[in-house]
Amino acid sequence: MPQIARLTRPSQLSETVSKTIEQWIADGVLAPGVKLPTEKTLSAEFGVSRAVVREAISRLKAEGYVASRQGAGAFVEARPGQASFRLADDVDAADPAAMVHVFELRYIVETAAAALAARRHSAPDLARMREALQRMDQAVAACADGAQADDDFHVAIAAATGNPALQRFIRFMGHQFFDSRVPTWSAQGHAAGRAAAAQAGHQRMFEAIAAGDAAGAREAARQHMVEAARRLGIDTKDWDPAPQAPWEEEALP
Amino acid sequence: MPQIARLTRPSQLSETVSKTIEQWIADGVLAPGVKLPTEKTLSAEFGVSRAVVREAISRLKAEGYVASRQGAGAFVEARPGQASFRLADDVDAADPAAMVHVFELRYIVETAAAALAARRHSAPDLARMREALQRMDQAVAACADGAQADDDFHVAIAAATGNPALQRFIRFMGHQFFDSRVPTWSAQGHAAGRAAAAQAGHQRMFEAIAAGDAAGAREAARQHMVEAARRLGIDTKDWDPAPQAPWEEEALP
DNA sequence: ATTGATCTGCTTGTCAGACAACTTTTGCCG
DNA sequence: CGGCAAAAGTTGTCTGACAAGCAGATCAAT
Repeated sequence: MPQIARLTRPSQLSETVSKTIEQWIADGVLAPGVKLPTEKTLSAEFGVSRAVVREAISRLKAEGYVASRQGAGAFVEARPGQASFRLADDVDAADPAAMVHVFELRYIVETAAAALAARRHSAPDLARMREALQRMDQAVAACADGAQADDDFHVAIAAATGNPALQRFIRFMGHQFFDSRVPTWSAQGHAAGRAAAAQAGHQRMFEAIAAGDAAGAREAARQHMVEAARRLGIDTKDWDPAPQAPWEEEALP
Repeated sequence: MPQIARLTRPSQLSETVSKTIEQWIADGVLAPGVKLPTEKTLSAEFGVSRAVVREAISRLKAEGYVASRQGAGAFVEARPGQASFRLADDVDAADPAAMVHVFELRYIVETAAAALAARRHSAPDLARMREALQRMDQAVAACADGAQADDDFHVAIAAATGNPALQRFIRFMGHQFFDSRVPTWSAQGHAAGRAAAAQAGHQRMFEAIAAGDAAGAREAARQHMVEAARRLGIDTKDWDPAPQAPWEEEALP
């Protein structure tokens, strides 16, 4: 049963408070290093209990906006909000334009990872990719769901770069688009040949990586990502102005 | 007075609880969609008050591990922990190897951003870059601190891509290395010519971007990042374009 | 018997007050 | 003036309570 998206945000008191304080910090009303008003003051000001204020501050602490010291107070961090990167706001909005931007970011790191994987892969890395490829082959043959294997394949490439930070970021970006892989591996996707087409792209990527061909791996990844973008209805010509002479390569007139 | 880094984590009760539950989720003890034990149960199990449990769960909610519904309970998210990306663990560790990985990720997005900026920049974007460049020029001439202008320059390039997600990510990555810009703009940095060298790199990037030369902008950014990496003692041999079969773009001269 | 509404227990959200642990300021005394 | 102890203030934790909302059980009606 499909989950109904809640249109109206439930009025969470603590969320209201934390968002307000977050705005204060963003607007510079509360500069880095400055001490926040006391919990008692805030609770009086917002007209809520101290528990709500504590919950709001707890959220701000988790997101790296503030830090609190017992007995002293809560202070704005030196680089507020820079402890973690989140694009939930972009994706949750379901704004097509925002999704284009996020997908472009994914495109950038995926293509770079393919090139690095071609240079640095080890035998076990290749084995992981091959195993994921085979599972997708089986899914294509059986018209089954290969979304998980698809995900695993991209993660295996990221792992082959030997860069855990890059690997974690690609995994992060991939999860943002996990739902978008459904149309590819659905019954309609199989019927329309989308699954087979995606698999062909994966095969090209794998061969280039296995051959140590960094440029080829990047190009194969680029094509694969462009196809995926088109399946999502993303207008790729805006970021791919030269279909014949690809992409970011040569200088424009 | 310099702040002493606290070596021993102060025993935060709520942090202990949240870390434990986070581990449960990571280990699969609590699978996605599963309902957490009730707050009353948890508080009894951990031997703490319900307020502490609520604070711990509040943190888990902020980090996207769980979501709670009033009257029903708290449930593990479908993709726990994938709401935000953080590499604080890597950087905080001050592990040189980890920093190499993070810097490589920054290298990937910065070079891509330079190429995109060359294609998409507007006049105001160029003005912002030019303004930051001038401030750095003044800093070089006066042997002053140009770290902020340096940061602003890179952010201006990111803004010129017209991709807010990419912009935010570059800003995020840049802040991770804000401290690393100190040796460039310190007195020793000026004396050793590091500030002037960095500024020359910025100038090359700006000219290529202003000319709409995507490949040139990418290459200038690559060189700039390689120099910065070398100053940090990072091995960049995999970043160099391959002599015969160049890295991504077209044949280099 | 199935369906529908209602009821009851349970869980989270919020409130209030209190004490403990700790920090900062104040004020006294040498 | 300097050092030290008391005091005031702040966050961390505990306790108890009630409101708001949910899920399953109960029960009535067709």
